[in-house]
Amino acid sequence: MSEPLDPAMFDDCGDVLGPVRIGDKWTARILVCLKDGRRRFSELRVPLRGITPKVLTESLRAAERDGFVERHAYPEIPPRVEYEITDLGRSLLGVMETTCAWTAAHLTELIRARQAYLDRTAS
Amino acid sequence: MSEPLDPAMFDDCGDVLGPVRIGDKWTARILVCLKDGRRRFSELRVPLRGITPKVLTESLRAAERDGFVERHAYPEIPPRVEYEITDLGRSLLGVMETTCAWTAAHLTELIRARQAYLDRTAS
DNA sequence: CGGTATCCACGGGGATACTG
DNA sequence: CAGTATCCCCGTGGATACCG
Repeated sequence: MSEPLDPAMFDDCGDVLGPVRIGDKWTARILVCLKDGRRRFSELRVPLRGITPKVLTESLRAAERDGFVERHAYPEIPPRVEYEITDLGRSLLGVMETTCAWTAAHLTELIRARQAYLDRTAS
Repeated sequence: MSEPLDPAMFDDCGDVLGPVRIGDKWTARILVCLKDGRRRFSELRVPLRGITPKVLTESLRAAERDGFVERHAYPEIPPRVEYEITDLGRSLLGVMETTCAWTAAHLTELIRARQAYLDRTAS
């Protein structure tokens, strides 16, 4: 971690896998919703205000595929499905919260930078 | 940082600013290229294999706008422009390297998760 | 040298409606 | 309840050509 001088290191760490859907809109939010326990499909839709079932399914499938969540389906009627965060997912969530915390900690700097840029380019 | 229970925390930390272009394809790579000193436009194009001038300009402008890089233009002929990482940009780079390191550290887990998913869904 | 100008491809994501 | 099925929008980013 001390010699990462090649920008190619961000190519999914060497193109070993395809894209990992970490920086997308929903993965982080889903992991947050799961951090305190299992949640059902419909339960997830509440805090994830505005997400459509199609997009939620896509996001959950991708997270399941990469091992961030586990899907538990109970063949009842009506059907019941619960999603659970894995250790890997919890570990990833920690990294994501760090990034989020960075933004929060530097909000005023970001705002000032944007204003300064506007002032500079207003000419 | 211990009570981030609302997934809305990822909405750019509250929609105070517009999108901050942190998770895009080029910002991290650019900051890596600048970490050891100022670089000129054409110098950046070398390690950033394949980037077109248009996209490099867009990315640099966004990074400048958010205060991650500084642009130093010298009105000579032929023109010379140097880009320099700021303290804020260096701080962000640290976070990005952490995320990258996480992926590297969990590569085998990711690969195994994908294979397991394929095996499960092959039915 | 350090960009602009145009055009275009693609994938994430949203809206709406329907189903086992 | 837990999804599918369609259709569509838009932003990132790539290709190519041109300019002061």
